[in-house]
Amino acid sequence: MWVLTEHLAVESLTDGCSDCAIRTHSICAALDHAEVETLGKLGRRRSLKAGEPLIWEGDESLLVANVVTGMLKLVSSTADGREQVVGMVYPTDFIGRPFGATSHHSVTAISDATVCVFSRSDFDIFASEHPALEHKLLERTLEELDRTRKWMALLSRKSAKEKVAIFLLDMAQRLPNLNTGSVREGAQPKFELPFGRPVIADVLGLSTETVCRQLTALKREGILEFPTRRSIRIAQWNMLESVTRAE
Amino acid sequence: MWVLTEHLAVESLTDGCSDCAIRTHSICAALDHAEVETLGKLGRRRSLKAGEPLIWEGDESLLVANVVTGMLKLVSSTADGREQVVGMVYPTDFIGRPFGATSHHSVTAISDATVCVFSRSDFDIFASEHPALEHKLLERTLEELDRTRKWMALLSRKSAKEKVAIFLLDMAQRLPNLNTGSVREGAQPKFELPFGRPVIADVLGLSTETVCRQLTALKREGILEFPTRRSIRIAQWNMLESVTRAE
DNA sequence: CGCCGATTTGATCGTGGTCAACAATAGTGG
DNA sequence: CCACTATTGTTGACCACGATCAAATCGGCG
Repeated sequence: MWVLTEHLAVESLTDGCSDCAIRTHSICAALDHAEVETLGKLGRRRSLKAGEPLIWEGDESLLVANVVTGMLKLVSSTADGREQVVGMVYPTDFIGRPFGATSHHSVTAISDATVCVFSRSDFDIFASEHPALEHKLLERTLEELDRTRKWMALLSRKSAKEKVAIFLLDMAQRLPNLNTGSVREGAQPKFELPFGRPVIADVLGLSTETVCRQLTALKREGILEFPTRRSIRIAQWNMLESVTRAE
Repeated sequence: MWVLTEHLAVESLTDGCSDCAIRTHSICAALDHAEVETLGKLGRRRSLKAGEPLIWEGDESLLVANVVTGMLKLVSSTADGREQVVGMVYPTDFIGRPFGATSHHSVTAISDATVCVFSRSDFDIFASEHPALEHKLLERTLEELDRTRKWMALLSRKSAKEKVAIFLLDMAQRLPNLNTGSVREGAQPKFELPFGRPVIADVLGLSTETVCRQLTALKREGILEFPTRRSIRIAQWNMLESVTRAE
């Protein structure tokens, strides 16, 4: 399993937050040194293996967290059991539902991951006393809402092929820089997927088979290459981008 | 056209906010009397006719607003022109994108509506000086994010029939109480739609024809009745609820 | 080399979109 | 009040996309 920024995987919070990899990219950036230390005392590091759940849908909202390394998915299930991934969580992202009674979706690791966990009530109180933190959280929540709405339009209006293309471009831009936060400069034409086809299907609201067919179609067209199962090389970036906007 | 809480449609902000219909249900509830008056001086009332746009997708984010009466839709378009409704806005809801450069979706009235508009920069500054307001806004944004994610699961996983059923139940619970905010007690079995089939289709990510077919199907099954085009009677509430969870 | 899970390919089917015709309603002016 | 028109809603025929089920193939690992 490919671990993102693995050199920090065993770091403990008792070491303090000042050398935290995401210190300046998470919501903690809103706090000064002393405040971060105070908040740090309320939290603890937790490691998750790929597939391990952190929060269950419908449970009382007991914890919130910052993602330090790895990726997680948010899943919402309809009343009759069908599920849909409603969000992907990257390092520096904030997880959980402050100020709320229950979690409306589950949170599960899709690669090995490390998170910095707080009890929700502790966090709520701390946040209320630190408007700058709440402001940062508000900004992030607004951004997340924008992203979620865009994704929603994608899910309901894009064809399978477009979805796959968009997913790959997204991944290619996000993955190489995961350890440094949300920076997305020049794209890497080759990258390793931290998970398999079923997860892609899950995220895009497609079946595994359909994802496969689209991937092989893109390979046949010379747009993609697969050196190994988990690695993807984007041979024709521009072509892939044009697939994005209808066929 | 059916105007929600029409008695306030011409109220002017120069009358002050103290008798505003949504004074205690919007984010303004976080403010005390003096603060509300200060904020009120920054805003102005604006009436919108059904179909009239308030904010264009991609535009610089210049204004934010509270919805006083009526309903609006948020629309996100994909790069190639296809559109999807990504949110419905009810009275007391907050519109717009504070602290952000651009609007990521358009906002358009789907019934006649009244909104209380602020310049985004004015609002940003005022909000920064009033943590209680920001806190309220954060709570609302978190709720909206939860709702949006639920809706996302619905859009990608539910069948046409289920979507229509869910939409009607939602409407039936929200509509009768629109003027009093988000209260949703006992459901009214009959109500008037403030818009036509095309808008329903739009919201559910379906074609008008499909919405029609599902509605007539539900009529044939004795679950619904249509006294007029715009009014809907839910003859079998329980039946409709069970349609909601697969067929 | 042989096994197991992940991926790929193939065949079939159902849902919902599209295009086209038709019906019903709401407006409009005589 | 009644044509007449424009708009909105309804129905039908057909088709494409993607789901599903089943089978084949690949790749990693003992």
